[in-house]
Amino acid sequence: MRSYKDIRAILLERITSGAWPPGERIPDEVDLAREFGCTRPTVSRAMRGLVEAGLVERRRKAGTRVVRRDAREAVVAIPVVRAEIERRGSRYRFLCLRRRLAAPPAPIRAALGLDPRRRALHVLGLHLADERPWQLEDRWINLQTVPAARHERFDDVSPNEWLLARIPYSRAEHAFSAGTPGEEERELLALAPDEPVFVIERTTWLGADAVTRARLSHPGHAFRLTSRDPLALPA
Amino acid sequence: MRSYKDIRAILLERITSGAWPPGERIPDEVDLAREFGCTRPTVSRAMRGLVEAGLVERRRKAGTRVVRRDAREAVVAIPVVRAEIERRGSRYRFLCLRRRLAAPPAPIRAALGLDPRRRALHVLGLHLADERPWQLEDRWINLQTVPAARHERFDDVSPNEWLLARIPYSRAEHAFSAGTPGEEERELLALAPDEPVFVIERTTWLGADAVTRARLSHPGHAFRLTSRDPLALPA
DNA sequence: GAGTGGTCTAGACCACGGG
DNA sequence: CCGTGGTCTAGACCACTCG
Repeated sequence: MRSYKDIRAILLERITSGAWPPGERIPDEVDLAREFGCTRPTVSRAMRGLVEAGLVERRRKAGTRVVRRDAREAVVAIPVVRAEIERRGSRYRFLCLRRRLAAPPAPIRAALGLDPRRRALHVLGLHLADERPWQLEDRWINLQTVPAARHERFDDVSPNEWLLARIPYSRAEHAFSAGTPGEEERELLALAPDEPVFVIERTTWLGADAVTRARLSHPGHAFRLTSRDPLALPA
Repeated sequence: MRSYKDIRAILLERITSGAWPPGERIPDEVDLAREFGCTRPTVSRAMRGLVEAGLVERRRKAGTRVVRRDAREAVVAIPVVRAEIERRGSRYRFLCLRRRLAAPPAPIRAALGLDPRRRALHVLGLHLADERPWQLEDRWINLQTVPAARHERFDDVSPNEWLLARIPYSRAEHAFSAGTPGEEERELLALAPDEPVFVIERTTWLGADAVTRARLSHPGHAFRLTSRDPLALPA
């Protein structure tokens, strides 16, 4: 039997080998189904994986073409701090440094879609691995979306975990950058004199409502994000 | 008609709303097919998207469960340098600074899977946007995998683009970090005194053979990678 | 208009793996 | 063992969109 995975593997090989170079139109589903001795939906299914991997583009009537790749994609997994620290065999602790209600600065307000004078919950905390600073979390929480946060102290549980438990499936946008730490940040993270920080900025949405905006910074030495390639198709 | 997308949207809503909390077992395909008035393969297709998005886990006999999420995933698109610069309306230029055959340092050698004394092609080049430094590219190319590179000068075309044109569908691994620039790097990128660099390290494979290892560094201010959320399902 | 992909059905067999 | 998901078929209708 030729399964859709077999077919997909064959098609993939024809693309990666250069037999079907970028820009090339490839045979239509009916022809491929005949070639592989299967029905058209099976070919279609094989194709779907290649579309998702960004290898081919399909349009009705115009057929299927091998994509000319102009960007690489990488899938980055951003672990929950506690899990990452414990996975490394270190002891995790969260230290809440500040917690207040305040009107957020303009960029945050815009990101959270708040009214001008509306207040939000600001939490500053430090994630420690074996009592050494690992991540500084600077977060604003939209109380219109998550009113329950108003009564939460975040002494033991970081807002990160608290929100994850409460709103597990929110949508998020991320940005990664390298930054020069501020005065306080350098102290809190115990940074070496010229050491930069690796910054993850995350805005989280529940449906159309912004939940929270966080700035997560790590000491630059000894922190990196690694990625898997989306070209890896499921076995 | 209830299409698989409608069904997927309904299932997604039940998960994000908390109606089916993390860990919960959800009805099996036969029941859902009955509920939605469609056949089982259609439910199966709807489910597939949720599996790919990482929202549910399925096992035969054990059924389908809502996943307890312990990591966030982000999909980062890493644009080709030239395309990114031109998209911003700037003029692109590549400047080849060094090109030599040499035995790579141990970490590179390991990443490329080379024999101890085997030489590789080392290229150092600068990508300019309107004559301002944008990215420094420090690359080793495995000549066993890409012998044609031996005769390429890389005066006009960056190795990045040259490789992309020649080997469009390689698999890649990435790492992102914040770094302190070296002496030469600071000069070449025209960095401010305390400015860090944002570093992308990429290793590329063609089948089982390593193609190249690149270190791409950007001035820390004014460079960030942004991501889309894989939770966004295709329309 | 007509070619190509997108999707659904009804039914079937298979494969995995929990109980 | 046997429930559950995984996949395939044969056929059909539909929806885009290119020419």
